[in-house]
Amino acid sequence: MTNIVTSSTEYSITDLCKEFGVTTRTARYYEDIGLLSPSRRGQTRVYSSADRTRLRLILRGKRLGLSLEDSRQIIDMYEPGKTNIDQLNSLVGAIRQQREKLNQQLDDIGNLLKDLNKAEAACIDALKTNGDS
Amino acid sequence: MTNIVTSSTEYSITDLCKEFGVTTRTARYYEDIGLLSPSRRGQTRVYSSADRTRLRLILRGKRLGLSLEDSRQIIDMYEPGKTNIDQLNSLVGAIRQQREKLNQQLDDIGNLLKDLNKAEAACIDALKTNGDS
DNA sequence: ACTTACGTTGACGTAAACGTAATATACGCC
DNA sequence: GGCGTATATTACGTTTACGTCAACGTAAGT
Repeated sequence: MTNIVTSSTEYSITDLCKEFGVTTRTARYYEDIGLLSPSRRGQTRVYSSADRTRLRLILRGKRLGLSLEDSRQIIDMYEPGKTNIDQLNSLVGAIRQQREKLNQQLDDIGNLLKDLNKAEAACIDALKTNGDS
Repeated sequence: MTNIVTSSTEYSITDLCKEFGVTTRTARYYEDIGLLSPSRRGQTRVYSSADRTRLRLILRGKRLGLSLEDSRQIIDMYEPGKTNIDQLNSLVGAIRQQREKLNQQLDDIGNLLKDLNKAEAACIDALKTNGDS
């Protein structure tokens, strides 16, 4: 359970994982590949609210079908940090690419929703027709 | 090259794959798992416009991050075929689930786009500031 | 007949993203 | 002070979605 002593902006691995519906293995794996880097109290991982945000962004990326590497890049976009001008320029390019992909997704989703509407209507129609037999 | 004799609604495997930017291995794999089932002229695969549509739908699903199994189910929704009432009802349920997922994706995309806009603005700002040095 | 291009079927390999033990350590509690 | 629960590390296993040969057939052009 959530520790009483520690600040409320700290999370144990199980609490954090439960909140987002992932296993601890997942959180540790993300740490292995450098997507998360919680601090430690002794051996034990301590997640900050920043870590929590990163995990939230990663999972949002997953819902959109992004790979973990894609998510890493996008998250890195939020923290330009020690970037020189070249890096910033390529970053702007990457951002625009991502935006194009997302617009494609918007289009795809629109079409898929249309298809689903049609399919549902056909189903309901079939149900009505067969319901009289 | 496209055969002159055969109807224009038939495609060779390479033509079809080139059109969608996938390898022939991919098309054969989709056939292995039953996602495509082109007819044959002798040994050679002959793809109809229906096959082409299925491939298009599969790839659209991929862009949305769906697994091939997800796509299979969605495509099956379009052809209720020999469905009994129970199947139709569960189908309507599945359709509504998919719709919820898509709405979640729409939300995610909106937020991600917002984030990207912010990130881009920050970049451009940094570029301006550093440009004067 | 020779080459070139496209097609076929295996069959093994691979990268990503975890799952699943096995084992060990530490903490809180009755 | 034993017991349960959480946490850690290590390491092999698994699934998905193909990649990548290898070995061969076939049809067209020269």
